[in-house]
Amino acid sequence: MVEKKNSSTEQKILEAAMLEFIEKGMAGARMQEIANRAGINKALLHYYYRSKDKLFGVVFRQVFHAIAPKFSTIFQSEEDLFDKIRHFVSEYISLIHSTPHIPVFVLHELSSNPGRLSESFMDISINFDRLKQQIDEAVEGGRIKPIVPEDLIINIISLCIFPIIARPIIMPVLYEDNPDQYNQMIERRKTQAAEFIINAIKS
Amino acid sequence: MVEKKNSSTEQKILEAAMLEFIEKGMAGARMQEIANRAGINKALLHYYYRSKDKLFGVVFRQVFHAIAPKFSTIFQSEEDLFDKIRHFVSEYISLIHSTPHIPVFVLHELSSNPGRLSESFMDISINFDRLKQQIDEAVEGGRIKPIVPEDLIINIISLCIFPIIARPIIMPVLYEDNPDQYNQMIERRKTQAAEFIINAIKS
DNA sequence: ATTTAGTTTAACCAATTAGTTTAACCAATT
DNA sequence: AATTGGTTAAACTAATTGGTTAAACTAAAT
Repeated sequence: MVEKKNSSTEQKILEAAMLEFIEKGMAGARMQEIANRAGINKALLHYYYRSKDKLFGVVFRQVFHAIAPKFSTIFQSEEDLFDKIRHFVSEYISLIHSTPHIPVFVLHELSSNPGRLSESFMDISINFDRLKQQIDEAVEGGRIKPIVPEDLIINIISLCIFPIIARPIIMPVLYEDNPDQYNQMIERRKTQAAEFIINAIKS
Repeated sequence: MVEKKNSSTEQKILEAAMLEFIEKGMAGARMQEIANRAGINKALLHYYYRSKDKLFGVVFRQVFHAIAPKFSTIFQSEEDLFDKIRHFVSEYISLIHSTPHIPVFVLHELSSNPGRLSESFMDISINFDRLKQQIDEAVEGGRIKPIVPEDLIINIISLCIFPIIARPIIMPVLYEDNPDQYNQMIERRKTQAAEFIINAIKS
């Protein structure tokens, strides 16, 4: 018992639950397995989080928070539009690459459980106002080609997230299952994807 | 009993199973619910497909085939590169938009079941050779900016699929939960996404 | 020394679920 | 009329699983 008893147990449970839920989804996750991963037993698990539902709710919110707020922080900054795109693409690809299963987990749960989880957006303030404004200004100032701000935002995010969540398909199909080649591609994207976007819009 | 008895039962089961599996995933799907959806009873369901595993295998393969081969057919054609991109983007967005849950389903199952399903790629011949060649030629001929063919292919596919699978996030966050606005965006993309890509690469 | 919060062990309950079995039914075939 | 293949209904098995309970143990705090 080197452990300081309780202290981090709640946290250990949460981390174990995150792993299990992200890997197997709500339906596929097992409370026993979460307990195992946390190095505790089932009774204690229920002692901390009364039910699977409750625990899942906490995990989902936490996981969602882990990837969503980055939007605001970078997008609301006062950088130049092009630099902001470069900055965001690089940072966001790094973030997602470090936790590649999260987006699929979130999308799958939202997809198979429409409604119930939509509250999760409520508390998160994803704010694109400054970025939208910047895009509009750049369009009107003739710096970039006409584009609906929302469309550009969607393009940027698509190019960051999809190549990472589609790894199980991309790696075998395009890179003969060679992880190095795949990782090189992701590294490349941190700069290349941004330039791709900028080339697409600059007039 | 207007039905011609057996004949289409196997097909009805398959369709019901597709719905259930795509919606709930392998772990969340229920054999009883599949039987209900097919309008038959559980005994008959097992009579046709011995086990859930077997049924899932058939469904997964079939679902995967439904969205993968389009790659080859369009990408191997002898169209001009830019037209091919326009053609593919429009067709593929339409296809995915008509069955928006499939990509998330596939990615989720591949993600939570690495290995076991990788055989599914085997039989499918996704062939990008002609497209890669075309891109290389266009780069060497100076028609487009230098780019690794694989990178461009990934960009194209990302811009088609992601905006559709991320609908549960995009619609509330960017369009105040208004489906019309969302659908307009998807319609717009059928042409705009292609032009975005072409602008990004043409020199 | 006693209390207390955290923890374990192990048994247990109730519900769900994949899969099986049996008997009967129906419609077309022979 | 008898056979046959598809089908149903319903009961059942066996395993899994979420959740509970009760008793005992441990270490720190009082």
